[in-house]
Amino acid sequence: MRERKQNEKDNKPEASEQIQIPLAQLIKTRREKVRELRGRQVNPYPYRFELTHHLGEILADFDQLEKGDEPVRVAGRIMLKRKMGKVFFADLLDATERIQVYVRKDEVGPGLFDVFDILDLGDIIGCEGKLMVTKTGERTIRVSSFEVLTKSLHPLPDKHSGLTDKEMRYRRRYADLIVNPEVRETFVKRARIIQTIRDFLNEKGFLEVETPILQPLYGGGMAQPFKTHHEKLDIPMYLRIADELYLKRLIVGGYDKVWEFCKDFRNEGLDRLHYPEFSMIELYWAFADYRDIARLLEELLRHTVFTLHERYKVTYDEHEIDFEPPFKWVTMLGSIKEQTGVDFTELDYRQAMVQADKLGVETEDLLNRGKVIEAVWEAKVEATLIQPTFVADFPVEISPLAKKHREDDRLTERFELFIAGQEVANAFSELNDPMDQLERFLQQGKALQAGDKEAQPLDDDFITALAYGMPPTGGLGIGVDRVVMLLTNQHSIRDVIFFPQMKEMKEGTIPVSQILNQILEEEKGE
RNA sequence: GGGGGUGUAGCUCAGUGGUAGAGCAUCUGCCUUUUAAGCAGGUUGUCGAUGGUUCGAUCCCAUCCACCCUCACCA
Repeated sequence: MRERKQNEKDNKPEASEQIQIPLAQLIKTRREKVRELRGRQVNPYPYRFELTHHLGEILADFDQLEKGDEPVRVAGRIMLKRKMGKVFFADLLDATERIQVYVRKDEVGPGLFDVFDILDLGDIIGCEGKLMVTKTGERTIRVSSFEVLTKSLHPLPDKHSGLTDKEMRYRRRYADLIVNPEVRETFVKRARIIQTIRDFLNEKGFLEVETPILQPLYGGGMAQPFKTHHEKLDIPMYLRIADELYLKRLIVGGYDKVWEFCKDFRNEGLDRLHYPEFSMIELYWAFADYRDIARLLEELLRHTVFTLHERYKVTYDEHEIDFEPPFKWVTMLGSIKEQTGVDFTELDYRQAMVQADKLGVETEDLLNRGKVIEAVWEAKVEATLIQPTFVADFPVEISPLAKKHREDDRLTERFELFIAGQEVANAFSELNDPMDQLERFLQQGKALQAGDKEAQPLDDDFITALAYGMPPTGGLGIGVDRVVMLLTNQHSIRDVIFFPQMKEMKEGTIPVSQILNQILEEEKGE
């Protein structure tokens, strides 16, 4: 596979078959230690270890535990190691915290002491010992005995500067997590946010459900889908772009409050706010309208922010975002008028195009009045919305699943919530008139034919469901990744997703498995 | 897709038209309360890939690859 040029002038003629990079040497040295441990009857990969505390619990309750004089049993990864003759100091890192351990030859015995000497940064050990405080005041576990729990073969990033290369941090998130505590913290917060929302909705009587990810027909949003194929059924299938149409079927079925935590997929561009696989929370609430949904969403966010930060203000970028309800409520047309002085309310398609043009908005490919208004709004208003703001009453053409506005049938009862210039949620009074819904689908069909790749196909079964009768319903979709970004002060969606998709590694990188395989071959040859 | 940037040791980074350097890590010593421990000594590189220019390229040029930022479309 890898070709290697034979150079006649190479003064290391024997070396051509060998991987000569220093990483291979480092790994070989570590592998030798595995063999040495085994020689000393120490299993480098044992099965379990009984612990009494997380390191975080020890630090939180140190004084009490120190007085108690009971030994603690902890496990963690060696992050730092300092030898001082017949004594070691090492830093141990577990899922919660980092703490210093102190190993004395006269306490663990010469045999174990030598084992500790062999250990590398990155190795995982279990320790038993009592607590102490050093001269300089550092809280420390004085180790009476320890066990090797896992020998690490690959060296850790630099003990001080850590791992900063973004590419490596994404490709090897595990290494990022080991050395960057703030990354661990971000993902803990992500989990807490989702848990808080789940508890909140459960408390409010919403039923958590699961609907198909793999669908014969996509719908519920404006986006291009991922397309795949089911071999046995021999039919095309799509990864869902939204859950909407299935959740509404459940409302038809008689549930009155349902929600789903969903991964959705959209085959579109990637940037700091968009990622092809993203998380949403969708909920549907029968007998409610979009105003009710707005109040629910305010409460949900207020509660989530407070649970996480114990206050309602969150720092994001240079902004202080205030999540104390009520959030500002503006209409799309009203906010455009406020920002540009132009009132689009009574303008038809052609007039709107003219005005958009005057405002310097790119109007190519804008196929209808609604798209023009949306484009103007995005260009002129969106970025200005820093504090939580509901933007309401979207044009009907761009809202094919939302009910027409009770006071203006060119609009729909729909809002999106904007925070820090980013959309974080989208909600409607759901369209439940099957005739109207059918007409909207037909219009979307025309748009599809006219080249709008995001227009939605007709879903006959969904129309059928509506024909059975769906009660008046309010629906909501929350962009989970964006909420997490806002509440953790992260600026790229990749920083709140554990394993962002990457293309194949750059050329010239030797796979670790190849190095290990070479060692394996060598060991077999012995 | 357009524009800008980056790619050198396991990690963090310097650097040069004459085949490369620091700190950390690693290896060998010394050291029983250290703090990125210290001290002494040693090892370590397809300078992202492929072509071109050149007596000679890691450096200049071209193409490609990966990643980041940004603009356009979508959450």
